[in-house]
Amino acid sequence: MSVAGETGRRSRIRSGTVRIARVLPDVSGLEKQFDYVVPAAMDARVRIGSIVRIDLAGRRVGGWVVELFDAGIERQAGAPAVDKLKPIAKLTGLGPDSDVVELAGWAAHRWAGRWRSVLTAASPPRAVSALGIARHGAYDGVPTDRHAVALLQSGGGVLRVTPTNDYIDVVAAALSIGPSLVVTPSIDMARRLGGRLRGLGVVPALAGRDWSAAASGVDLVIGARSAVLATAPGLRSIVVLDEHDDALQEERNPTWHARDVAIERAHRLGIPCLLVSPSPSPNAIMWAGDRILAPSRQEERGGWPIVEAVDRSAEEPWVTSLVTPRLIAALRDPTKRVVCVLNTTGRAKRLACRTCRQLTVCEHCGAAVNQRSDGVLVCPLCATERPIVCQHCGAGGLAVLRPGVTRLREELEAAAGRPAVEITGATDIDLHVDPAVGVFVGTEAVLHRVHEANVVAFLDFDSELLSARYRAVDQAVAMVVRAARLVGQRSGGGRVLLQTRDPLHPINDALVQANPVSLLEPELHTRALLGFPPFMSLAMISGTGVEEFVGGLRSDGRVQVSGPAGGRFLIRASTPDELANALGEQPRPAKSRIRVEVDPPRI
DNA sequence: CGGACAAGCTGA
DNA sequence: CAGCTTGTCCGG
Repeated sequence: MSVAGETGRRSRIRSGTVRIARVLPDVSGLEKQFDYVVPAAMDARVRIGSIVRIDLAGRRVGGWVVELFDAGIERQAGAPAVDKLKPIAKLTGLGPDSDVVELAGWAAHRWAGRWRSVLTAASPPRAVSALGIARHGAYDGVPTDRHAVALLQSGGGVLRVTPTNDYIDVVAAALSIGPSLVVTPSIDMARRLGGRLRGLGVVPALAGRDWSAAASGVDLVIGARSAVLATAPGLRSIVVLDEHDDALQEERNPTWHARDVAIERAHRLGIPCLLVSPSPSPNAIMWAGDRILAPSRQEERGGWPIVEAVDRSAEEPWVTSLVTPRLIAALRDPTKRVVCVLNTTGRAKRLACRTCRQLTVCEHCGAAVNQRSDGVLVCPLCATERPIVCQHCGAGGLAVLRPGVTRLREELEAAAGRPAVEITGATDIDLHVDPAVGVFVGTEAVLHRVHEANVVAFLDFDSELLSARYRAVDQAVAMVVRAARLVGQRSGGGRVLLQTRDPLHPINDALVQANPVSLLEPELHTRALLGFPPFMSLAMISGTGVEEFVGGLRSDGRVQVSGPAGGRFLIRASTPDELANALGEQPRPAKSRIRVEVDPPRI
């Protein structure tokens, strides 16, 4: 069964033959493999996934061994004769095992990107020359999450939980059947969970940092999205926690999603995959079919904080203060820590000319224009579109006006009668929050920086509800799930305020009822109608030479093409495989620089 | 990617 | 036509 044993046997049978390694160089822009002779001295240690250094075109570069074979078998066309091959210059160390090398290749194809990018994520951060011995702990806790156990025993599926579930019992359930690979949206969460389980006697390894411990064998390999590519022997399950979270998708190309890689990997290994979330994605639901288990309505309600939709629709339209009487009441209570979120996701609400400082307004009705996600300026009142040019001086440079968090902070401080702290993306992450400070304000990032609160208030939740992004619903719910985690369950007084002009909006209603799953069915319906994932696979294509490339795809007939809109085409196919094959087989026109985004995180 | 080399352009 | 830029091809 062991790889070492098999290669040993093979080299004995064909003693005297030379082994050839096919190497993928770690050089950007070079998606080609080259053959090298494995020097006898390193023959026993070179295997698929090994990280080596090779001489290529006069320089020495790193790379991965992606195939190994004996000299004498037929090789790819154009390859030089065996006696012309150079030897591998150096064996740097261990790399991903052959299963992971293949899985990385699958992901690169599935998301129309480079094998190299995925292999980099699967490789140790520093050279690893040898593995240690496997370490397993004495943890033998009886799993208490019955739903998790049931799903793991029946081959995996979707586990719905409440947002205040700490996931200890879920991971313990997985560990009860053997070593597990657990993927979380953030390293921070992985570290905290790993630490708590170590306290219970589990031997954990943090994917990436503890690469060699994971590859040697431990109870639990845990980490952020690239953990799904960890080399880890003897896995009996793969668990994805907070499956709905966007951070599970790589933001650079290829934009592989850890959820989908986890599903594929578990399938290849024949082990259960468990997707866990308070608000599972449509993709997860469609994958699971009837393998979905959820808490009772009563349990679910109890696991959420109190969510209040604070009605702003009665405000005079010209009064746009985000500090409502309901919020003031919360701010005035000196025993409550209050976190205020001013969502500025999406494009700027207001723009001004960089040159003449005039506010950019609609030429028909004079309202301040919005910028749509495709960049075009649109009047929110009369829908007139205009180019990104100042109407006063003709300059093309427009500046986004500061969303006014600073003024808002002063306003909140005045209302609260105590200090308020502004937290921005640039705020030092190790910020030692003064325990005396009870009021925080910032963009969505504030939810990642502050870990405990009594009240979270979304000052302008409508900006989420009205967002045109196709995943707006998921993203709005994900933010409230995060907020729920900061404030805790309703029984402990946890409270979330959604300030809105539309308190009966289905999203607000679902959150107030602690029942986000009620949004799923209409969302699935919409996506089916619009041909969005998980019903269709999507790719967004742009760059120089797209027209010719897309023309080729059109005549290919396997995919649907729409666009261009803003220089970008949307390509649809009924399955990820069909999409990947069509994209992979379509030749790139000469001199083109085409950007392909499969499953684009935003459209 | 980065080097080699060929084809195309410029100026004396 | 040397000297330079730009484009294309190739690497084991």
